Amino acid sequence: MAKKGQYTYEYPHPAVTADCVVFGYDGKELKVLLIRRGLEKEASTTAYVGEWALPGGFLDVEKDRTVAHTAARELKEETGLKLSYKEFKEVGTYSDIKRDPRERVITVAHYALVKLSEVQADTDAEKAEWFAFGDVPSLAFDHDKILRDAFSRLKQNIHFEPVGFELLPEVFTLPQLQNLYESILEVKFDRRNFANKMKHYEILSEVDDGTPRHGTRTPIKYRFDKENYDRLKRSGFQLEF
Amino acid sequence: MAKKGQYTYEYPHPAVTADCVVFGYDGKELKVLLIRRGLEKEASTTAYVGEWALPGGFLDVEKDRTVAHTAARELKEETGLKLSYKEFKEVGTYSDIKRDPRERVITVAHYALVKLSEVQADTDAEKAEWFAFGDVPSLAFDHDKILRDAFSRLKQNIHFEPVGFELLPEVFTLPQLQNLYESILEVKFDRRNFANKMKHYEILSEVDDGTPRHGTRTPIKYRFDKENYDRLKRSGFQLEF
DNA sequence: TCAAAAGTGTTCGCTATACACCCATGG
DNA sequence: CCATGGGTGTATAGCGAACACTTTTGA
Repeated sequence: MAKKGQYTYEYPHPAVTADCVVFGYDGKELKVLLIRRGLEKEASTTAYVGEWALPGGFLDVEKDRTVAHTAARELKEETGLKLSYKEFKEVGTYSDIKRDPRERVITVAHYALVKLSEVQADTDAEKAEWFAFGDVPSLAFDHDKILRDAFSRLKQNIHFEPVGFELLPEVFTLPQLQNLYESILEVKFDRRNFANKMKHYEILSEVDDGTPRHGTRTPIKYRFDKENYDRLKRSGFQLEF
Repeated sequence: MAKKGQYTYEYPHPAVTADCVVFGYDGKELKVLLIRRGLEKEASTTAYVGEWALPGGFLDVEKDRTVAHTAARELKEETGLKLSYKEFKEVGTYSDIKRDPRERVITVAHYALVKLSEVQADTDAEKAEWFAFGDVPSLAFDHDKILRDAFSRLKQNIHFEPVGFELLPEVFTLPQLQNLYESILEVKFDRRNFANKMKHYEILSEVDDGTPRHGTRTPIKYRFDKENYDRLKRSGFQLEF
């Protein structure tokens, strides 16, 4: 960040932050990454000390190319998770005049999807913790609302984006995929219809991992067929669920 | 706005603006309200002088409750159009480090829908002008991109919001409504299917304006049935087109 | 008088949904 | 051995899409 000092303007300026809602999935539940505020931060962060909050922080006016870059940088600093700025999807701007008790702060909220199994090791357990979406405690600032909004944005985007494939490991089973869709959309699907529809889209390819599968008790493993998916998407299709 | 003076911070702060894409409909084409930049503005507005741009301006850190309030205030000041902050729907945040040549400026773009017939008289023709969406000239800053994004947001939201009824006059005809949907979605519909679907939703009520209508050449006039629409929406429905 | 605009109803095909049985494993 | 989990196919109903003719007015 720019050096601490004196920065003067003719009119008052707000501070701008980027916040991140990082969703993961452990095969059973949707999870969110939270940090505990103010444990080892500079003096400027004195509000809501000790409370849980979304990772995020101030825009570096001189270095951050966009607020998505701010989100990526702060996420890395605060949780150890290293994501590209491209993985952040904007949720919205939160600008209420009283949302931060210290000074006027406007935040741009983003969400990102990660493969929990692949990143869990990277998250710095000292500072950050994964919470089941249903068990998230009350958060600092207006982060409760931001979290709710991010979730409903995710719920909408599931029709247009390969959400399932960004959250699941490379290789997954149909029941896992279905369970994920059910968690996000908060509904239940018929097993057979779900399988039929997925099959019909031709975006899954079976993975042969050697295990003979004479029974049906061990589910079939699949991999996401990105090529077919992209083709489908280019042709103006959307996943109907 | 706050008095001009000296406002000092420990870290650099960006300026924040709100921009407005105001859509109208004249019965034939989608229209957008633009202003010509810098004709009678204060010194700080010296970029892109004389070019066309979206209405918008700086957040008043001390007075604007949210950036939507900024949008409403600036729209009023720049074009004479008086809309409530609630009528602005957020499009997104534009924060590229080089998007404004003067200093770091982050803008939050919004769009709003107006009944052109009812507001055209309020727009200050000295400063602002309505352009057909297809004939919009090249705009200042990244406003070209903002305009495109606002349009595609509108295109998506048409499925969830009574877009047609916010853009048309109180009383309108089926062909007008269809034409509007076709303009926004950039497709053509079958006249009969469109009528059937609309009828089926039961959100139109016929308006009897006295004219006897023996022929079929003069279209039937309708009014939007907000009550039924709200009921439909509460029941988790969406308009499929 | 002819072209253009608007109203109206039916058929067909597809897709979403509902639904039952079998097999294998693990407790 | 039984409960649980997972794989598979079919039949039906409802909805979206295609489609033609008649009337009137204005040029």
